Amino acid sequence: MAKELAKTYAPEQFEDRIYKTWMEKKCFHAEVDSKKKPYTIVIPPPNITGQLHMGHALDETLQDILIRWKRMSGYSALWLPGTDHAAIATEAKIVAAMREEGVTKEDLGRDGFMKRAWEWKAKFGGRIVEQLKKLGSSCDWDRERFTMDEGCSKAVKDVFVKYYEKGLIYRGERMVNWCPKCMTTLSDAEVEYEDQAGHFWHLRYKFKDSDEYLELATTRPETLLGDTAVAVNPNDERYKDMVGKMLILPIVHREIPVVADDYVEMDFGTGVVKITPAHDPNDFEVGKRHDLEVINVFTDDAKIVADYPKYAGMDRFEARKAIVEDLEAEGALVRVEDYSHNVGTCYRCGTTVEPKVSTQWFVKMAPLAQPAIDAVKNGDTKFVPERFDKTYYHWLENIRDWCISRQIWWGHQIPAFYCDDCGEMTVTKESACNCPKCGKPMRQDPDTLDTWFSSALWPFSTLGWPEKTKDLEYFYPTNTLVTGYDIIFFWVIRMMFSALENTGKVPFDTVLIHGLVRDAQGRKMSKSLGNGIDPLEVIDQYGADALRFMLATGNAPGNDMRYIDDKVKAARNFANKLWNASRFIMMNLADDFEFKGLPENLTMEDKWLVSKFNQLAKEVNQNLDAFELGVACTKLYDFIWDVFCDWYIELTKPRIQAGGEAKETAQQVLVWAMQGMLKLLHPFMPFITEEIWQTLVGDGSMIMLQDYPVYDEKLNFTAEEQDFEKVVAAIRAVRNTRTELNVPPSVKAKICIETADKALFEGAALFFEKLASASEIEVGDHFDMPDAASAVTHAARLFIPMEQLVDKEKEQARLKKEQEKAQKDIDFLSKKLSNEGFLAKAPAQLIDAEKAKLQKAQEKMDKILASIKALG
RNA sequence: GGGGGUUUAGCUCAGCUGGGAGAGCAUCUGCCUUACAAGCAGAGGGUCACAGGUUCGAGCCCUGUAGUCCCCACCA
Repeated sequence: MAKELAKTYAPEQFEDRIYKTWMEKKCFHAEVDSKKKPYTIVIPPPNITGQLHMGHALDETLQDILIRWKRMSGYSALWLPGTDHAAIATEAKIVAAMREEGVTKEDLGRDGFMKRAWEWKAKFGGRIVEQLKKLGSSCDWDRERFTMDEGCSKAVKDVFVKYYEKGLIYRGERMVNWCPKCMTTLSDAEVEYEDQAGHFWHLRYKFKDSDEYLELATTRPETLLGDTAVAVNPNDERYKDMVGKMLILPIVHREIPVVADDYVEMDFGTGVVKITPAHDPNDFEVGKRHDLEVINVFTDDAKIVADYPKYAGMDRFEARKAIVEDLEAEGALVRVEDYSHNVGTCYRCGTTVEPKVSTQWFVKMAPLAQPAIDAVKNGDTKFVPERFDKTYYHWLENIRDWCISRQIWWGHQIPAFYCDDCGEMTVTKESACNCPKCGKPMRQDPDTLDTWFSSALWPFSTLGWPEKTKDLEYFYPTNTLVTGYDIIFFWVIRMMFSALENTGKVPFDTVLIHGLVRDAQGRKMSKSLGNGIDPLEVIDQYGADALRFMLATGNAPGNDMRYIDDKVKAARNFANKLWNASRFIMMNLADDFEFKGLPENLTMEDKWLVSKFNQLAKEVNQNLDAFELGVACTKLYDFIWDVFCDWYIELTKPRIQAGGEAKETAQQVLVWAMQGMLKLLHPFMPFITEEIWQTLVGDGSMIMLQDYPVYDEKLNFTAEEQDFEKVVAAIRAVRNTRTELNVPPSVKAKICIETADKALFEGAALFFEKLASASEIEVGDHFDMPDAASAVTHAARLFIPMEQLVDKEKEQARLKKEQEKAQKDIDFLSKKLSNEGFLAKAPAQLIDAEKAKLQKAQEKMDKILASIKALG
């Protein structure tokens, strides 16, 4: 039966079907296999709240390329998938959904809420997973994990208890970042700073026993309610005498002292700072040094507390307005100045973060950070591109203790228990316990852990840790982590120190960093701008392969890229090209065609192709090895389109038309090359390559399980390849000449080839007829054809006698141009080769190559001059 | 205030360890050549931001300058 593919490339007709087949045949499943080397990637787990966006698409594409390549290269390749519970983000979504129904968290209670949250997870958590499948991701879905599943939760508890026992986790009262909207603490990494236009309010604080006052400025007048001092620099002559005196706080009319502290910069403003220990991290430190009272003026949702009846219940910004008005009324406001300053905002909801003093759980970072720094310094883990190690070091070297407790319910509840009776605290892996002192039941800490605490364990918790599983032993440490530079802080560093502390090994040997996918104008894709491109819509329109290829092509590691529709279109056109090339091959195959492998009796053009393919296989492997995925893409594109489709297929047409043994050999080579190209391309474009493979090979085999092509010395035909390049160059030259002389392809003409390589060109006669519009070919040592146009290469002069006489002037001019070009070449090369420094220091190989080039250039020049002379 | 990226054809971007500048799109000229007009054959277009330096040789390495983007940082 003749093999057939649909006439046009229509990915929507087979992508889903192929994915299903892969799943049914368990092609993605990896097993511990002592005969193979392991290769492991753990997916950066997308949030269960997530919708697939371009960032995911890029991330998954890169991972899938690597894992498919390694799988085909004989590794037991595991790509371990899963999702993240995304504590704050998910809880916010669930609460919002509940609000629609008029239900609050408090209505449901903790257990009721958790039940609902799990239901929500079951309903929506799978959506992102299904979307990953549309991309062709070859994850081992049998091993899909979730950061809150049993195993991961056990790992979290284990680590928490262990850290606590080692003194790496402690509970204490600190200044933390508080999001008044999410109503929880945030880690330093979760605060995003942005420049905001604000004001500088210049205020007067009067002295208690005089009419004198101190002037100071603040960006947050509402915190004045909590001021417990005013500070000046101890070396500031202006204020030396005032230290220790008492001021009257405006509005509140409380007495506060003037203190001296190095923190105050003399040169900035008036050199006087109001101190609000409860609401500013620096002031908190100053307060500690001077034993100042900490007066909290905000509720958890950032409204003024009841202690100030006039403002009670106002939110921060309302209160600011009201207080400024009252300050003015009281004569304490000097002036207002526009001022732009850095404001911390919640990375989830964008609300201005409120510094707040509270008792929280922290991870002590200093002892954990050092081994993580060392591991990259000594090369156990390396970043690609390397420059990101600077970011990594800088962050770890300046890291502060990590606040890990969150005041939300969706997450891993902190395994600490308190005895309300005697105040005892216990940290334990047990899910409930009685007080070791008084025996009463204990109450578990209501807080949950930062979502990144569990993601930090992802590379090993998903492989069974803390159990000593076979998987862990075989697949761990993992190999490549692929992620965007925007989450190095959140995730990569935390995996690094968590892995080193808990497993004694780095979690992965390489971190492949990619950039952001921006919109066509280079803006970040965002919901508020509404400029996001939905990968699923792109897949619908152009197919997943086109999207993947576009994302992988021309994207250098670590750099941002723009999403441009034309680029996807180009990738789709490439897929279409491949599709049609395979159709061409198949439509010529007889019903009983049997692929026997690469034939022995290869022609010169076959060897040319095979040799080039062999080189391609070598380079693609090298590029993948070096994580130069974009470069590999370009090479595949160029080979398939230019070398194979534009040249080789055209070269086989005469043989295919001729039939017989010539046709048979050509077909064997065509099929061999197509199979090779499909295999090389498969990691990048898995669907189309699988579809063509199954149609072309038709024995039920899967391309994704074939061996990846590698360089093979036996396929190296350098000499023949170079010889045939002479033919290719000659055909190009003829086409060029004809075009310049405005000869349409329909006008056929005889070509007389004057060359020393007579056998070569005689053997290539058919190609000139097919590809250079030749009516007939004559090869000889010399032709005297003053009336013919001539095309010149270094290896041949090709005369094209026309029906009508060639315009001699035009032809002269054309040849003159050629002569100038050739002369430039000769000048350049001979100058280089007469440079003693070059001859003395350049590698011999290069010198030989340059000599050969000069030789060729001179040969070409001789032929051009001969043609000019012949024209008269 | 530190740190980093980036600056290459009209546009979007590649360019591997330094050895005569590339692709896609766009433009121009011819072609429906029975795989593909989502195509074929050609063409034009770049002092690789600028100034120095190292080198026989620099888009690539070093120094500085400028534009642009990002990250980090407790100056109220």
